[in-house]
Amino acid sequence: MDQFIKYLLQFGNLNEPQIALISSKGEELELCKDDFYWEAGKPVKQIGFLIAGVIRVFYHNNKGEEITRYFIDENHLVLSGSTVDEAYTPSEYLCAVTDCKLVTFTKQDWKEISDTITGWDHLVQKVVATHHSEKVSRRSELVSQDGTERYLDFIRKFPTLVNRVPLSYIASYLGITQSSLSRIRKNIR
Amino acid sequence: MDQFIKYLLQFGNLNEPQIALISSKGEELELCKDDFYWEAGKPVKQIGFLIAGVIRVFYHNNKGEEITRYFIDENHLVLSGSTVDEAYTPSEYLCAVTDCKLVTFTKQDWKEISDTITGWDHLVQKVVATHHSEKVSRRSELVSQDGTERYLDFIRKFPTLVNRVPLSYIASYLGITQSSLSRIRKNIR
DNA sequence: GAAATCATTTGCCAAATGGCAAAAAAGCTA
DNA sequence: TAGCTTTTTTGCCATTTGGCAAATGATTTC
Repeated sequence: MDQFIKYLLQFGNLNEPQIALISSKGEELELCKDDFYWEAGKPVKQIGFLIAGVIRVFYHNNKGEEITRYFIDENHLVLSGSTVDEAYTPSEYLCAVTDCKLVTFTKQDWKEISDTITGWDHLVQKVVATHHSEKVSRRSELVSQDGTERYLDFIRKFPTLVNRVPLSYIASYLGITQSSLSRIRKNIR
Repeated sequence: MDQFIKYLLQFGNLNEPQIALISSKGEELELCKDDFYWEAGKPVKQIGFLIAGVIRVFYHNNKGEEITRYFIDENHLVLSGSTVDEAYTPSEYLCAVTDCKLVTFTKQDWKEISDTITGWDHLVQKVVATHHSEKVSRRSELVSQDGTERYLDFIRKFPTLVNRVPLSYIASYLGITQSSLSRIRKNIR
C-alpha cells in the first residue's frame, strides 16, 4: 500500500487525511502464476495497482490464437481503457505470468475517493497519460521492424521481463512465431 | 467550434456559461496539406481539436525512415500523451495529410477552463480514455497479422482514410513497404 | 532417478516480404 | 495537350518468416 501511495506522490501532492482515505479503501490481492485477473466477458469491478509481478494482456484473434497485447509490470495501474465509473466488460484476458501482488479498489470506493479528494481525477489523469505514453513508446515501433530488431527492442524496453516471461509469450507479443524468435536469439549471440 | 462543444457534450454535461467560456477561449486554425502542426523538438503550446482533415503522426527510425505512428481524423483531440499543464516537447511530427481545420486552446486558457469548470478534468479524462482505447483497438492487432490482413484491417478501422491518404503513408503505418502494399492490393481485388 | 510434462531449438520447404530499379499511371501546370 | 512531377505498379532475386514435425533440453512429480 505504501508503495502505491509513494507512486502517487510522484504525480501530485496528497495530505495526510487523503492518504489515510486512500489507504483505508485499498485491499491487497495476491495472484498465483496463471491466475486470471480479468477475463473477457466478465465485468470488471475493481481498479488495481500492480505492486509485484507481471501480468500479460492477451486476446484471441479470429484463428483462435492467443495474441499478447501487452505486459504490465510493477507500479502500474490496471484499469479499463475507458473510464472508471462505467460498467466495463473487457474483451481481453489479464493473466498473471508470475505470482503477483496488487492493491485493489472497488469502483465504488474509487468513486468515493474521486469525490472526496480535490484533484484526484487530475492526478489519475496524469498517471494514465504517463502509462499511455510509455505504452505507446514501447509498442509503437514494433510494426516497422523485422524480428531481430523487435526482439532487441523488447529487451531494451522490458529489461526486467526477458527472463521472467516464457519465449512463447514474447513471440506472441512481437508478432512472430516462437520458432522464429528462437532462431533470432541464436543469431544474436 | 460548435462541433467541439457538441463533441464534448457526449461525454458530460456543460451549462451555458461553461460553454460560453470554452467558446471564448477556442481559436480556429487552418492547416494546408503538408503543413506541420507539431515538430519534433519544438515545444507544444496548444491543445487542439481536429474538426476537419487528417493528420499523420510520424517519427524517424534509426535509419532515418519516416514511420507513421498514427492517423488522427476528425473529432479528435490533439494533445500530448502526457499531461496538459507541463511543458511538452514532442519527439514526433504531426503533419497535415489533407487541408485541416482545428479549434485550438493555449495551455494557459485550457488551464483556466480546467480551474473554472468543475468536472472538466474528469470529462477530458473520459475523452482521452475513449481515444486511447480507440487507438489501441485500431493499432494493436497489426503486429500479429500478415500484410494482407493488416491492410484489410486498416480499411475496416479507418474506412474514411483509405482514399484520402497516399499509399506510402499507409504502408509506413502498416509496417510494410509500399511495393508490398501495392502487390497486396492487387491480390485483394 | 525415471517418467511425464512443458519449453525451446532445429530441419525442411513453402510463402511472404524486402530492396532496387524501371515502367506505367495519375496528377498538375503552363 | 504536352511536359513535368508524383504516385503506384511490376519484375527480379535475396532474405525473412511461417508451418509443421521431430529432437533436444528443462522442470516437475512421484
